[in-house]
Amino acid sequence: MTLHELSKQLNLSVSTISRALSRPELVSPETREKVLTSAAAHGYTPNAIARSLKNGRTRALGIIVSDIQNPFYSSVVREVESVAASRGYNCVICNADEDPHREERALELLMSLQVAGVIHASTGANTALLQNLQQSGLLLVDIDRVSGLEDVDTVLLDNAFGARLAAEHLLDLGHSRIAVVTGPQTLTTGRDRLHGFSTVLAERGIALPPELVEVANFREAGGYSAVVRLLALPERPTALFVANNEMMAGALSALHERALRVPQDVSLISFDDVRWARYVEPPLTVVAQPTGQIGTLAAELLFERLAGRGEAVHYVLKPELIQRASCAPPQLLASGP
Amino acid sequence: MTLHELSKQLNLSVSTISRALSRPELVSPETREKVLTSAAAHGYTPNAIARSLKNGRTRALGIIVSDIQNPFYSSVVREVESVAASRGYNCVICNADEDPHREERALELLMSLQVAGVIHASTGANTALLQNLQQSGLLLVDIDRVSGLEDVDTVLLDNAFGARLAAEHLLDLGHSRIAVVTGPQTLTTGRDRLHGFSTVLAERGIALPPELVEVANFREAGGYSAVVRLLALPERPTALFVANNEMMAGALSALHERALRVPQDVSLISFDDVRWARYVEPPLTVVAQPTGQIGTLAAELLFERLAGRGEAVHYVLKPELIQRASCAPPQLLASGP
DNA sequence: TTGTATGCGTTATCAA
DNA sequence: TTGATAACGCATACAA
Repeated sequence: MTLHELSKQLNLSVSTISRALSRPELVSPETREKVLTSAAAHGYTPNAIARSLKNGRTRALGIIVSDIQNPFYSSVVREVESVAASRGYNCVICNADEDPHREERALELLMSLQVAGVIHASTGANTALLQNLQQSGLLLVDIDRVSGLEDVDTVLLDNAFGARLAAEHLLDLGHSRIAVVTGPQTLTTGRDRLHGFSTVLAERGIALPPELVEVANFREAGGYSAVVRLLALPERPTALFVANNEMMAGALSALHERALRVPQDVSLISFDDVRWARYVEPPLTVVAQPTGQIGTLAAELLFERLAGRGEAVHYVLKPELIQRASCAPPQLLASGP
Repeated sequence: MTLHELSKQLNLSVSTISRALSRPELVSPETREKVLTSAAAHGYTPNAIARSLKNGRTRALGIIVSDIQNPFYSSVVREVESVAASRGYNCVICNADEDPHREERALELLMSLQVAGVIHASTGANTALLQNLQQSGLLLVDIDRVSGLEDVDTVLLDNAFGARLAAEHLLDLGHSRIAVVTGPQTLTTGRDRLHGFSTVLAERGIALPPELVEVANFREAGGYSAVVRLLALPERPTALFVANNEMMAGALSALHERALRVPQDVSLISFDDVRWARYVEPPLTVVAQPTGQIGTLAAELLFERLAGRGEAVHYVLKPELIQRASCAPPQLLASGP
């Protein structure tokens, strides 16, 4: 059902129909009535494609998450949606699945859908493409990971600080043989969490030999294999720092399989206070991100830009340490196979 | 950058540019070369809005999930995306957040975006609206919950069978005072899981008094309050059947708060074998859905329809019981506050 | 091989 | 208050 068809049925011009629907006050009460009932009866839904071709904008926001299975992003999405809904905007979500190629396709899709803007967690997409899209008028807000773009609003975490929190906790407990499982070094989160961690170790004079550093992919399977390798080392680490919750799930698998006890055999600390972190055995000590805040700020930043703000705004949020039961002092006899 | 602008730069007509880009073989090698390099240089991205206004279709699928925080849906989404990607389709995801109103808006958005079809988990949206959209040519596949539409493909679970699995397991263990936390009775999943469960109890001559039935909303908070009420009963149930994983998370909270031991004080069984179910203490006995299959089948069904199949196809998948450690025989002295 | 003209469904501008 | 008409960017039938 189109405006045109409706106009024939009612013997009115398309413009009248269009007006009756979008700006009812500009049309006589009788016509308005007629049009509205007829439109409802025929189940007319305006073709937003045509509409946005006309005004070059949709009342929709895009969100690109790196991994839809990661509960961290689900929380962010919910907050973004709630801000968007309060302004009458819809959200469409795309999943990059930690694949820069998929991310690029999602970006292009959202661009072509003419969304008002996109909230974007990079997985490493080509910066040149991003720049092109930006120049073509796509409004972006980077969250969680920086994309390399200039002049975009960003809502990031102080990853180095979070890593410091984790490192100091482990060090204070007396660990000295500590392994880290981090994410891709192409991502700021992967880099900063590793670098922040190793900096603290260096400050305290604790070595972090290469065999104790695993660079995985921020996913469950990657975390699993990384921890399997770490546990097979001749001299097993007494503590593990895992750079996100997905890899932590994999770490838990590996530990269970080998019937290793936490924290008696290995202490465990990771990023992200996801829901299940407190229910697992033992409850996990984590570095928690303010996920709700990230989503809210990102959405508000986007709307401010839409409203005309010119200069970029950057937030860097502080994570906090939540101590539960997965970290304890090392047991001296526990090292070695 | 538009075709028109490009055409001025190159002194060629828009149609030539268009052809060079979309059907290069119809254009002379030199022009093709010129156009392609210039397009790349200017970062031209075709406006898919205009494109789909023209052909009335987008190479994109829509997915409406009831609750993006529910890992069950994340798994389904991933499978759908992988089938879609293999056919060169993108996916846009919308979150209804268990709110029929939000679902309706998502439906309209996807309709207006001219997606090729949508995979749809109902939260109870108005059937009349759905019918309208369907008549306007929107292709739908119902998953998980039936929407009430005729002539749509469906991929559902045999919920009654799953509930039976759970009930029989608890009954075989010797429980007779069993409580159930189910979802909205407007949803087939909420109804069938309750009904299937109570049927088995009736068959075995076990009473299910109204105070032992909590109808919640399939979300963590709802599950929490429901279990709080159940645990405050003068005669506490010895076992709990929880109809999905989100409410199970809430149930776990309530139990932890009251320092109740599982399964010694209360046995626990729920739907959905989410990832964390095996890591919590104790590992959860669950009724597992074949989530991967659901997504794959739904996507394939959609593509078959797109390819012209006329009649609707309906799948009903069988869940299975996964026994872990959260169910045990009731302890006789454990009842009463 | 290339260009011209038309239409997709809407909205905005201008007249009537 | 209403109607005719021209865009929006692209794709195609048709003409050159």
